[in-house]
Amino acid sequence: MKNIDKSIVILRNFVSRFLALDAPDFEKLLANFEIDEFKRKELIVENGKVADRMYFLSEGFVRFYHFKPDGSEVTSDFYFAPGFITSFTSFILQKPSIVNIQCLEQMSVLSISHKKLIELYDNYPKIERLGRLLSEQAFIASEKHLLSFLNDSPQDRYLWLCKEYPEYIKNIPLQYLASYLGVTPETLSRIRSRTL
Amino acid sequence: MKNIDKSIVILRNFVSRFLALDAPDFEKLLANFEIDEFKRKELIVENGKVADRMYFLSEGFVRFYHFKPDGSEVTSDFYFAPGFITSFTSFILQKPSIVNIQCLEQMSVLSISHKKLIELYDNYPKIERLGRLLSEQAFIASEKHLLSFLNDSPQDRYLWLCKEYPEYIKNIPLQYLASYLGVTPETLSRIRSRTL
DNA sequence: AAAAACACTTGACGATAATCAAGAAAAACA
DNA sequence: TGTTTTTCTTGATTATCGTCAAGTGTTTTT
Repeated sequence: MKNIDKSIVILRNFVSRFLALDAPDFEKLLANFEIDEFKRKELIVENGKVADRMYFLSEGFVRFYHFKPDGSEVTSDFYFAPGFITSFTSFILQKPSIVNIQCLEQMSVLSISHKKLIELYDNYPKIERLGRLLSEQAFIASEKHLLSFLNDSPQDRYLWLCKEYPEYIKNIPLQYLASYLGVTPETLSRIRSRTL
Repeated sequence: MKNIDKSIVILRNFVSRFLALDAPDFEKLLANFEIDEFKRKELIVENGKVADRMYFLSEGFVRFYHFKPDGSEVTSDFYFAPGFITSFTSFILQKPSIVNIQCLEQMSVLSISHKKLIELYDNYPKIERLGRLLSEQAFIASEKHLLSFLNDSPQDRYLWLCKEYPEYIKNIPLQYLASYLGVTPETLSRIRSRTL
């Protein structure tokens, strides 16, 4: 089974979590996707450029990061397959992206252009519904992320990550994790030694 | 001009920012709205109950808050008219809400039930498109909120609020603002005295 | 394999904010 | 209007985290 076929199966499964797309509609959707290969550390979306594609991550995981005015790097999110990713703000507004999205391992990724997606929205109400449902889910995830910041200490959030994604934590450099948790690498190192 | 008429004009204007709804479609939308009066400090959405209505705020402003496991209250957001508000997570999933939404002044508010909105989505693709666009905007706002946390100090965020919404800041009790900024009331008081 | 670059840990110190506590100012109420 | 309650300010103390710096361990490069 080829890479792209595996990805398509995962995409079909993912979509079916949200709504029942009949075969012709799914084919219409699929016909507009391309497959791309990304290497470890390569950027899927780059700061300063318009994110003109929506990506479907069927495997692997990515890191969202950006630079503060003072030049320091901030990891704002990790995303684990499967799911759609891009710089949504850039994609929706078609304005230059603030964030970078970086692959944390080699992976093949499906993607569709903004133009093609808008055409699909115009012609296939079911696909527009999928867009609405995915946007709603993206909002829910974002709100959850925000609440975890407001409610939980860096230590709580670290322990949660360890429990939820143990296989990934091992592969994420501590400095990225620290930034994601909103502390310095030194502080995270101390959290680790405390909670061993 | 009656209160409800003013609200409808504001709603029509607001919707037209996102897409052109022709008169019959707008009438279909409007036919499903009710108008409610809320007093200062009254709750529009209550923790523990399912948010089964979407509200359109044509005037005034509201506070989002919830309680941490330790019992302390956290103000997670303020929202200023015009716009649609509800506990989106609760509304979308039709599960009990974590957050409370509290009116900060007396106001009349339009609202539509979850059931009616879903019916409109099923029957009017343009209204479903409006739903998609509003969800996208809600996501963008949420991401912006998250980034302001990651990038800016409480002092920066306070000064930004003062610049952006000076007329409201005056009316928001300091303790709510402090919690929103993620600091204690004492610290915000000191920020204020520093930056006068 | 040696050298260099990078990632992580640990300690000392200083900055910042939380906590505790008291009092002043403002708002709500009788 | 005077009283009570709530909100805000200010000071002293404590705890936490960031910064700086040194040193260890690990990976990458030549």
